[in-house]
Amino acid sequence: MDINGPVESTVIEERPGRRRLPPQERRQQIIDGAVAFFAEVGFDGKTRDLAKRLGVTQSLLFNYFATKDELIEAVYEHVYLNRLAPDWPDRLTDRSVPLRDRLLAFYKEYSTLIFQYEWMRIFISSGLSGAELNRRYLKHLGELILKPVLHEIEFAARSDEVPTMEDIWNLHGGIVYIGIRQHIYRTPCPDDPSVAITRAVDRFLLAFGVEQG
Amino acid sequence: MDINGPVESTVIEERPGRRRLPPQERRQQIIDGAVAFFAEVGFDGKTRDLAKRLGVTQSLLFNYFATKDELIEAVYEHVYLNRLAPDWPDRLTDRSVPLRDRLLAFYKEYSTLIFQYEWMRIFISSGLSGAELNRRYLKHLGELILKPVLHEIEFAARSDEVPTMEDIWNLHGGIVYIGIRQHIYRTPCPDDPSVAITRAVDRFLLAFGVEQG
DNA sequence: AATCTTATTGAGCAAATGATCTATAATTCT
DNA sequence: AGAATTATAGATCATTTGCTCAATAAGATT
Repeated sequence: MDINGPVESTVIEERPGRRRLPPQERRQQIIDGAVAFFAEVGFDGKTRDLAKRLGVTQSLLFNYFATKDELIEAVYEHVYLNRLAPDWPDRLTDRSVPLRDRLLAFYKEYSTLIFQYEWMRIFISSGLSGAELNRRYLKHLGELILKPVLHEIEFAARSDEVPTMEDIWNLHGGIVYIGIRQHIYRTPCPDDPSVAITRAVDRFLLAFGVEQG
Repeated sequence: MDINGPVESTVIEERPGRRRLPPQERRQQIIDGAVAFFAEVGFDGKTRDLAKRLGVTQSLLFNYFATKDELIEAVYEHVYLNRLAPDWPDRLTDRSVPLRDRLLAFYKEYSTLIFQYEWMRIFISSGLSGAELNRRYLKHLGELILKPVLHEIEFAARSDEVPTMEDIWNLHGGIVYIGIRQHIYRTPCPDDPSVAITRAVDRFLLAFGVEQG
C-alpha cells in the first residue's frame, strides 16, 4: 500500500505541451542544462541545440538571459562557485594531524570534486577563452591552498632541501593531469585515482624528508 | 657600397594589389596563418577573419581547401607532424648514458618543443573537440616514450618499490602542466622551466632509488 | 467557473558565415 | 610585345544564428 504520498510525482511526465515553471526553477534548469551542454560541445554550441535538449523553445532562453554571453557567465558562476571549500586552508594547516594525512585528505576530496566531466571541460574551455574567473580561481588556489601546503612541507621537512612554489605546482599538476587525461583527452585512466595520488604525494614528501608514519 | 646583391628584395613590399604566389607556397602560407589564428581564437574562428589576417580574400581559402574542416585537418597535421622525434626511443634506452641524463635530456628537448603557444593551444583545443589525431598522439607518446621510460626506471631501480605506468604519467603530467599554466591559463610561470623539470625528475628517481650521480 | 497574470511559444528579422562562381589581372610562355 | 594560363578578387547565395515580439495558454486567484 502506498501511504507515503504520491509516488507518481517522481515519474517524469512526457507531456508534449508547454510546461509552466516558476521562473526561479526554470532559470536553474536552464543553467544546469547549459552546463552539461557547453561542457560537451564547447561555448560555441548553438542556443537552438541547447533549447532542444531542454525541451524548450530557443526564445525562452532569452527570456531568462539577455544574451548568450550572459548565460555563459551564469554557467561560469555556477561551475566555479564553491569549488574551493573554505575550510581547506584551516584543515591543511592543522598540525595536530600528520601532514601526509592532511595532504591525502585534501587531494582525495579535491579530486572527486574536480575529476568530473563538466567541471574539467568547462574549466579548460574557459581557460582557453581567457575567462577572468579562470585566472581568479587559479590565483585563489595558489594563495589559499598551495602556498599553505608549501609552508607546511617546509615546516615538516627533515632534509636539507626545501620545496619551492614551482615544486608544489608540479605536485598539483601531476595530480590534475589525471583529470585532464580522463575528460579532455578521453584516454584510458584508472577508475580510482586515489592510489596514483597517494603515491605521488608520498614521493613528494619523501624527497623533502617528511615523516610518513 | 652595396655589392652583395639586391638588399631591397628583403624589404617587405606593402603592395596593396593582388600578389600571385605559386600554389604550393600559398597553401603553406595559409596553413601557417591558420595555425596561428586558430591557436589564438579557437577552431570556431571565422574564415573571414583568417583571410583578413593573411591579407587575402576569404574566397581564396576555399580555392585551397574545399571546406573549413579540411583546412582544420591540415592545421592538425601540420602541428602534430614530427612532434615526436623518432630517435627518442633509442636515446631513452641507451644504457651507456646515465638514466638521469637521458631523462633530463628528453624532457628539456621535449619541453622546448611543446611549451609553445601554438602547439599547446591547438593540442588542447583538438583534445577538447575529440580529434582523432590527439588520441593517436597520446597513444604513441605512451607506447614509444613513456613505456620505455618505465622499463628503464624499473631496470635502474634500487629500492623495493618499482614505478607503475600511472606513476610515469604522473611525472609526465606534472611537467606538461607547466605548459598548460603558461599557454592555456596564461598564469605567471618561470621563464626557464628546466630547473622545475630537473627537480621533478630527481624527486621521481629518488623515490625509486635510482642513482643520481 | 470565470478572470487575471505571465511563462512560454512561434514566426520572423538582421547580421554573420561557409561556400560558389565569374570576372580580373599577375605571371609565364611564345 | 602579345597571347595564354591561372591565382586572386569581388559579388553573391543559402544557411545559420543570436535575438525580438506579439500571440497564446498554463496555472493562480477570486
